[in-house]
Amino acid sequence: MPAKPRPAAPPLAIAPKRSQRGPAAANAAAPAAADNRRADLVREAARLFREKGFDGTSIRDIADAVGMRSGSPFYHFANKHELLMAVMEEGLRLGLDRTEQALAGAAMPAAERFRRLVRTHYGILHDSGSDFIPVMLYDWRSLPAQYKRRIIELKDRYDAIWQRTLDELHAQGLLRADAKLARLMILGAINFSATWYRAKPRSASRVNLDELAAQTVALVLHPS
Amino acid sequence: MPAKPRPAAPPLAIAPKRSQRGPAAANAAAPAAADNRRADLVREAARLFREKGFDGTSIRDIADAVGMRSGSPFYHFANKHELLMAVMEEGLRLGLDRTEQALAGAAMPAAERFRRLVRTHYGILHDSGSDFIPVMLYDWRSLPAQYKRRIIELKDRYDAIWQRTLDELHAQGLLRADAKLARLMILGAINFSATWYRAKPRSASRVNLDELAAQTVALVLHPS
DNA sequence: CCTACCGATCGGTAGG
DNA sequence: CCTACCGATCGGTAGG
Repeated sequence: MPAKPRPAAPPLAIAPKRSQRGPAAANAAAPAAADNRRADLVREAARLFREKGFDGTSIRDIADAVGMRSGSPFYHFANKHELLMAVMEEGLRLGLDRTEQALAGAAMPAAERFRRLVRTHYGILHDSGSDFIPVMLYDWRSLPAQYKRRIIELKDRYDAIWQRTLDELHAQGLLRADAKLARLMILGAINFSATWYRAKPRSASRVNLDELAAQTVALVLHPS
Repeated sequence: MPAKPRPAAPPLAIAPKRSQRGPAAANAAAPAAADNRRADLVREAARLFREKGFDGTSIRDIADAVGMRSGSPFYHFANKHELLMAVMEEGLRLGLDRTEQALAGAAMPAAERFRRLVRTHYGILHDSGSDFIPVMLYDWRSLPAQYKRRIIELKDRYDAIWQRTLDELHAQGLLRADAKLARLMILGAINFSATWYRAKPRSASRVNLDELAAQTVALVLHPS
């Protein structure tokens, strides 16, 4: 899914709907208040979208969750789909940040970078408050095509980080499958844990994310 | 997700809504006509649910697709959720049949059984007309709890077939992860192809299902 | 399986 | 960000 960037895309946040007295104007002087309300909407939307799906969640549900009236979210977002995009965008930005941090510092063997990528991705899916990426995985088809382009740009950056490490592992003989397909399969294996993994352990034998990551590495990495 | 079987569940089909002159009565004499209409609904529902999601598809969409009026699907199904369950049930029954056939015949090494399980599962997801299981994967959360039990019974049977083979591979040292987690991860890797694999190749380099299955086996099976 | 319909809910808007 | 609202659509039903 190649990205076709639109001209002059805002660098960070989604452009808020321009009203007569939108939060955009207030941002310059007091960014905290308005941005917090917007962030509240994105966070609660993510939680509800993950739980009930994009089409199964109404704007009223989201407004209720943040203590607004039903029409008020449209002061921050032009429509429901832009709120969905904001959720996905937030997830990818947080994910990219966490992943870059996990790999920062001294150079390390590709196998160790891989271990960190796997562990970080599990965290992105399952740490508390991490509903953004699961929403992207579940509700991708609900995002209109013009919004997809923007998200794909970020997703391509994330995939590229993984691909570099997998290419190396393949060259070293530690990965016995085509490196591009390996990326799709390994990320698929991890992503699918969104459907079965529960952070709150219901039994003592429940595996934690460290163990889960170690098992994933053991599954696909062939000893040299 | 352990199954807690309800007593006296019907052996095969979902019980149709009992109306004054329901298709259930007609079935005894002329099963073909009524069953075909029901099967039409299930097939078109699967196609639309996969494309637009359960909540994104209206009963009117489905009725249109089979040439009925908007109220008529409720002659065959008590409500929209029972139609969703029928889609998932159909998928698991077809999947179980295909899988049992793929393993039938003379005994074979566990690695060969594994190869066939992987290849068959890709077919279940991507062969033409195979929309049932992807709907189960995507829209599981839309299924009410009381309907889930029924589907979980079938899903447990499918998982058990996989688990037997993976346990053997693990005992032989061909699988270097906990066998139960390996099942979740491997099926996850394959299932996730529902989000990126397209059967119609758009480029000559597009991999086919045989190659995809071979790459999956190569990724996780360690040479003895 | 169709006709005709219902109450509920939805995304979204005008005006302040 | 609230009030008050709109047209559209939804799942589902009564009666034949």
